[in-house]
Amino acid sequence: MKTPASRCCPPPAPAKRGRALRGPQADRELATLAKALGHPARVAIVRLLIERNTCVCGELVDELPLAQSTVSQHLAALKRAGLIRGEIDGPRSCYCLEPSALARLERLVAALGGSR
Amino acid sequence: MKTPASRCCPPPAPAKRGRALRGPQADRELATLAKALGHPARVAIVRLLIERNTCVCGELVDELPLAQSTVSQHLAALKRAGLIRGEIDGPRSCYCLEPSALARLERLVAALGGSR
DNA sequence: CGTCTTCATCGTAGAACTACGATAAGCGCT
DNA sequence: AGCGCTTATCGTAGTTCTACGATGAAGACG
Repeated sequence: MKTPASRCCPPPAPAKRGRALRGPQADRELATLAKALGHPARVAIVRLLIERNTCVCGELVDELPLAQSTVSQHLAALKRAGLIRGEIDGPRSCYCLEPSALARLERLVAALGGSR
Repeated sequence: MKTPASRCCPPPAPAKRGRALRGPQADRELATLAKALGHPARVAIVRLLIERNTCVCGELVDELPLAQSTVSQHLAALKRAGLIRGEIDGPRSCYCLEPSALARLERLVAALGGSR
């Protein structure tokens, strides 16, 4: 149950640059990240990827009430937004969270509310 | 710069119930809130509403490169998601943030990343 | 009472999203 | 080589989003 990041795609955290938390650039970035989470299935996927990191698409399909191709599409959407990262590891693909992206989203949202 | 919530729509914070931070219910809630922020124009609107609370649609239209009807639609979308609140105050409508919703979103995102 | 301003709503067109089945590509196994 | 398993991609239908102009409702003002 530990599965401590396993040997899959646990890159050593690429280090986050101190990008701006306000301004049009930040607005677009926040919108992109928020849009990626703007679907229950994708939220569920992210949560599943967090719980057991090192996940395979197939296991995800078992959990979700969606066809395999649809899950693959949602994964591609999350990947496009930079929220997850995937490696094609032989026959099975391995997806895992991009923690820095989630942290970035958290910070952007906090900056929104915190500036009031 | 103080503009302490003014006399517009500053309801005394309806008090947030301690709703769940995980589970399908929370997933749907997070998706709804995130989707509402999933468009740059809406992020900009929220930011503008934060900066100067007690805002009118017209002022927003001046800031954004969008038609008045489009801005009104985005405002309606934000309202549907519970992120903002609007009062029809005579000829001009008054929109302002629903701080508890933003706080809720912040907490939901934090719960996602924090559980890793 | 008319007119103006301020927004919301309606109608519409084009783009994007969501979901599915079917199909292809890559690898392991016998 | 051939087969099976796993995932991505393609094609497609139905829905939703996004944006606009036009129209309508409600108070302010002369």
